[in-house]
Amino acid sequence: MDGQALILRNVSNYISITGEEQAYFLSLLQSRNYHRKEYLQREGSNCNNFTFITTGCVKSYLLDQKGDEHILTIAPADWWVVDYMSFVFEQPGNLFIEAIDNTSTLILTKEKREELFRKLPQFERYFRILTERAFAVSQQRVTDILSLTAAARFEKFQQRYAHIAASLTQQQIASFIGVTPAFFSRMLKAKRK
Amino acid sequence: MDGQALILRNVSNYISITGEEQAYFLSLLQSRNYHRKEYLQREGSNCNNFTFITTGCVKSYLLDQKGDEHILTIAPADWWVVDYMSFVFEQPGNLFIEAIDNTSTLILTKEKREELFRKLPQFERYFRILTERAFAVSQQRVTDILSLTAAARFEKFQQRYAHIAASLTQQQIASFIGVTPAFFSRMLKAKRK
DNA sequence: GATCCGGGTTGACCTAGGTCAATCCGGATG
DNA sequence: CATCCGGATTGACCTAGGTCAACCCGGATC
Repeated sequence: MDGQALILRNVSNYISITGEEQAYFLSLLQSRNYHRKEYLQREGSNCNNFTFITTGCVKSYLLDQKGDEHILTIAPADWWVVDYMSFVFEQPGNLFIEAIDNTSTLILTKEKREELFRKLPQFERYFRILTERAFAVSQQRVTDILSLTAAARFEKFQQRYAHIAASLTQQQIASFIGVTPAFFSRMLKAKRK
Repeated sequence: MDGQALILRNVSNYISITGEEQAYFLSLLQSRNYHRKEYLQREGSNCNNFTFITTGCVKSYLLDQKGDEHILTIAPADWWVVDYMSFVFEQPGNLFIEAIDNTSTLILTKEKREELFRKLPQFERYFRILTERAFAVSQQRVTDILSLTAAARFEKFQQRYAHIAASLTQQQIASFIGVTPAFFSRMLKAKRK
């Protein structure tokens, strides 16, 4: 399935639009490819687009004072990535977004998105539903971090991200669940036993 | 300002609707009052409504295995509360929502909200924007928990929630930033010095 | 086949923050 | 005025997870 077909299928999970509308929607998107380790976005710059992953995989993360990486999201194919904080409040972001595989994307800029909302208000619905789901998951993540041990968080991670877990390094998983690679390694060892 | 005026003003921050539409919107809401410590929602039940706080204040939290409370959100007047995870995925929630002051609310059930979307699709936009903002803040909270010390999180909390901080107990603030009351007390002491 | 490099592992040690129980304090309640 | 109750504080001790540096290993690269 090509990128355009993928994104149209994604949209059709939530709203139904005619062939003409589909064509119009696609015309607003801009495709772009990145190779492994290339940045889609850097800390300090304003994020002014929604990026849909058609193939590959991307991570968003921030670097703390010590230079340690903390992964916020992992976006595989059929997923959107954005630095919401930067996008929504139109301020410089503190996230990096980086390809962890060679990846191809479709980009919807803020302006094009507004245009889309004007021409096809159903897309308000599409993004509303999308965001409500993402928000729910994010809330869950907050409560998980607040109330679970690292081991329990890892359990959940394995269940929820079974499909992509295999393609991630231990360092990345460790960062996502919020522990150091060293500790994560020990955790695994303890579990194996 | 009464509750209806408050919610209409809130809506008008994001979309503009006619007087007639306002009346219709209001007709879908159901008002209800709670006294301090009363539950709006309990763990295990399905959350099937959005609740707008018109006066007072509410917290949502979960209890972990040990029975310790972890506050997820604090919603003052002019704010919505929902257990998104339960609402969006239509599953039993694991949050309690409890009034921390006497509070009055306007309730929009899931069905009424769907009806609202059918009759006045602009409300898709209203909820989209609302959720995008809330999501951005939630993402920020995740990165804060992952990358900052308790003291730094408290700093941020003070800035962001200056207006309500005064009306919260230390226990509540401690739980919100993710530390125990005992540790929080020591933290304050260290700062005062 | 040597070198390099990016993981992953491991040991020895450290620290932020938790635990538990006692005590204190102020303001309702009776 | 005495009692109670829900915070807040404090001391003594504990532990999950961090730190730092050394080492290992497999698979590119030359």
